[in-house]
Amino acid sequence: MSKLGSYNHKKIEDRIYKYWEKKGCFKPKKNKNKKYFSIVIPPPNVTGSLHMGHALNNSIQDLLIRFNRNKGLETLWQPGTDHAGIATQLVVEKQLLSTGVSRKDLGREKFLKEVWKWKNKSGGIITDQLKKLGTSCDWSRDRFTMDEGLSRAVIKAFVDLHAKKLIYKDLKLTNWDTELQTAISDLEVIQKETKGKLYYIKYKLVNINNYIVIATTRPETMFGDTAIAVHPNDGRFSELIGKEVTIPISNRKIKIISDEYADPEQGSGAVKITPAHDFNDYLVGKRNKLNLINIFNKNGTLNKNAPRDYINIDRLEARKKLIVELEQKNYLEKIEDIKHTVPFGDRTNSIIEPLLTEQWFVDAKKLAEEAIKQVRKKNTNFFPDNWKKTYFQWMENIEPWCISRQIWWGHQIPAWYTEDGKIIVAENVKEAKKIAKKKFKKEVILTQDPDVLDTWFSSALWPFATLGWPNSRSYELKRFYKTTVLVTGFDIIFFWVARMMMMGIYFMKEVPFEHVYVHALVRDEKGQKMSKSKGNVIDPLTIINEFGADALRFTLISMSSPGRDVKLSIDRVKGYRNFITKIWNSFSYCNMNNIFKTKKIKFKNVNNPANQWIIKTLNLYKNKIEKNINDYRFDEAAKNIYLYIWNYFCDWYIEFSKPLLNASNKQTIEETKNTLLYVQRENLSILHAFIPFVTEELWKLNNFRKLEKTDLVNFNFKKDHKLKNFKNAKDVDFIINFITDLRSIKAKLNISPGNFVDLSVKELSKKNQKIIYNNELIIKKLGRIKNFNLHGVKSKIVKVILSNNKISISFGNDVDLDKQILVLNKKLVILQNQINNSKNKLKNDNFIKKAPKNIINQEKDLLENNKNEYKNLSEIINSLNESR
RNA sequence: GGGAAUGUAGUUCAGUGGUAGAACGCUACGUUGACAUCGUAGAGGUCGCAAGUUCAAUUCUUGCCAUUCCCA
Repeated sequence: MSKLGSYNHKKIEDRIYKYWEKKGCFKPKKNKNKKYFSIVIPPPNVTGSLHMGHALNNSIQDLLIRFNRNKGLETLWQPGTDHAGIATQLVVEKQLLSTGVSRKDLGREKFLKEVWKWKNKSGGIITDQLKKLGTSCDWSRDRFTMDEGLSRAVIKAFVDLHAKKLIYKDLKLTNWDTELQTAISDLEVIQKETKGKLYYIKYKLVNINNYIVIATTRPETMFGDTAIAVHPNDGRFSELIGKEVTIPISNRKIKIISDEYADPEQGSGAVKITPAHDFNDYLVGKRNKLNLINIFNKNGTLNKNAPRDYINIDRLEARKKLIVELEQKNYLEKIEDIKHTVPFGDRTNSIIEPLLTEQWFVDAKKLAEEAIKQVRKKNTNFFPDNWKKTYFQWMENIEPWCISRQIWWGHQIPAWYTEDGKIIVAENVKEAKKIAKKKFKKEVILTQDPDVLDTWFSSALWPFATLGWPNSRSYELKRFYKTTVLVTGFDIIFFWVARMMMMGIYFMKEVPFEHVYVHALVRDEKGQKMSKSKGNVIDPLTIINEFGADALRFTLISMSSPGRDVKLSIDRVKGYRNFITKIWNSFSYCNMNNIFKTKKIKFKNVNNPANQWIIKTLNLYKNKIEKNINDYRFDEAAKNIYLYIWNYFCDWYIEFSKPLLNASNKQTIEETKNTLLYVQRENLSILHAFIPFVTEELWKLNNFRKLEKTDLVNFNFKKDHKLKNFKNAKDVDFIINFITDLRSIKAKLNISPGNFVDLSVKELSKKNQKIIYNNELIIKKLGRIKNFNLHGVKSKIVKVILSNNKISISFGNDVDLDKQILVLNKKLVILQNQINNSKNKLKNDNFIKKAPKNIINQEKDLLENNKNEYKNLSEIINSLNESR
């Protein structure tokens, strides 16, 4: 007989999470008969901290995991983090530099020790933050892309792919980050629109007293030029093809060639070709068998191939110096301001230079073939379906994937070199030596490739390596692969989805996921991307602290409509916090009425219409919500649960239950108590996946833990309570309409809502009268009605319409009849319009001939109803006029 | 340049070939032993613009305009 007190998330969330974790509630419960449900987490960056994108991503995953766990499936959510090669190395390097030590001072081995130290100390931050959100991952299986098992998988994958020639070493033009001094992949390069200059430079023709002008945005690369190209159809230059020019300053001679790459519309129409420093020029060079002259050192300074004055000067400095010199020597025709796209490194934000280096590549094109096929065959489906277009577009135009990085933190490439440069790929040095001995028939000195693999190479193995691969006997691998769904943002389709698909299919002969659910970006309430520089970042931890993890989760889930960005506003979070409070208070109400004292939920027949109705409504919404979740329509699921709990259960059923619990009939009281108990248990079980903390707490506080002998997190949904009949349930629809209309009319007549009125229902149909008398308690209480007849009533009486029925209602003298007449007249006009509309439609021969019958009947019914209402309304207006 | 998404109430968004929906906000009123983090009642829309298909278009098609994203 007590209230629960007010709800305070701060008091419960951490405590409950610890309880779940300690009890091992998130471990899969082995179950041979049933289907499984599995998700591998997109491993967050070990250097990362929780942002709204993570919060959304993981709220969705946890919703799916908890819902399916409650459904009784064997459920695994595999967690972990990735080692983020470049990012982590940068973090640790920076930390060391603050103490005056550089990476190179330390040497590779000691530096790596430092990185591990950092990882063990600070690498778990995001994991702890995910726990704050309530994520029910099986943390006992927590993995890291640099851990022993994954490292073994990475080596094995590399060796296998190399043996099949799907990994190879090649000298190629690659994206080079001069600050990090490593190659990076296409995806790590960000093309940014930038203000720049277009320099028009004169190249003197050899033996002819004239010059040709070329336009370039990177004049310093002219020291690496090996040709000038003009378009074969460009008449301005046709006479010059085959002639020679001299590169200014360096005075080297190059030829003018014809190639369609030169665009007559661009710049001067003639373009310098620097095959060693530009991807397009590289192709031109290949077509025309041009030399490659590399003019850069690895740190972006010019090398010995540049004129003496320019050697060891950074490329951007060299550009300035060169422009001055060109100007002085009259080689510069003009400079134009332009906007152009410039490649930047996503980690360092420094300008990326195409550089000719030897790197390891994955033959992505080959691996993509099957990955494309599998999606075409619908073995993996995207939600929303549209994202498969993005996937195809990428996969069909895929380039070789550069996987070697010239950094230290990562999986060192399992390749060894003999002193004369022969390559041996093997799982370890012992193996390599064995192979070498066999191959060269003698002991040789081997040195391991110093480079490490791209972090995404290990991430690509994540869906099966975390489950135990290469151990093919692993229970988890057999049970949970392919995983049910990958939940991810669209910006990651290329990074992971594509690469995991390629590797999963290659090594497991089966796609890594059945479904790929792609969610949107979280933006601020104005639709701006959240960024530190804009200062509009909303920190999920701040929100969790203020409103609770449950409120944040519900907000994110309810706003994740397909194909739309999530615009997060604090007001929404506040609204859903209120929703949680509402739920809490509904349990407080039940508690006060001793609902949870019962030892067992048992009731066979439910007779009262209100009780039947709420059970029917519950079943209806439970099914809707399950369908919504299966369809990945989390917004709809959230909307339905909100509607059902607040508008049906709280607003109507709890109000119905008040008079019922005070009924004189003991059976009604018992039945209502049981209904409340049953429905509240179901409510908690449906709500749990959305708002796990508050529901688990209520489960415990209200005795369900004892009643069901399980925690809510591991509770399995029961079958819907099927009543023999719901015959009386539909009476409640009439009751709701009746009460709503009565309240509305009272408001319009200016009768204080608190006033109990008398009204006469004798003009109602027999059927409706019966409903009213059967549910007298409820209707009188909620409608504030004294009597259903007007015998002996002395106050004035008017006729009004309630749910399309005429009734008479008594009122005091303070009623505003004029206002009511005005309102009703307005309605009359609307009705007349609708009537005319229907009449016109029904007069239209084409409509009668072509429209389906049910539509025609519907229209006829509408017309009938409207006519009827019009008649009633007119009568009532007359009656009001008379009463005036 | 290639591709994709989005335009519906003041705001954020659902939805549908046949009567336009929710939440928040707004206005008025507070009445019940769960709840003022609440309740009740209400106002608010040419469904971006134009054409086409159709008996019927907010919904389908095309074009345009606007906003945004991805790739080059």
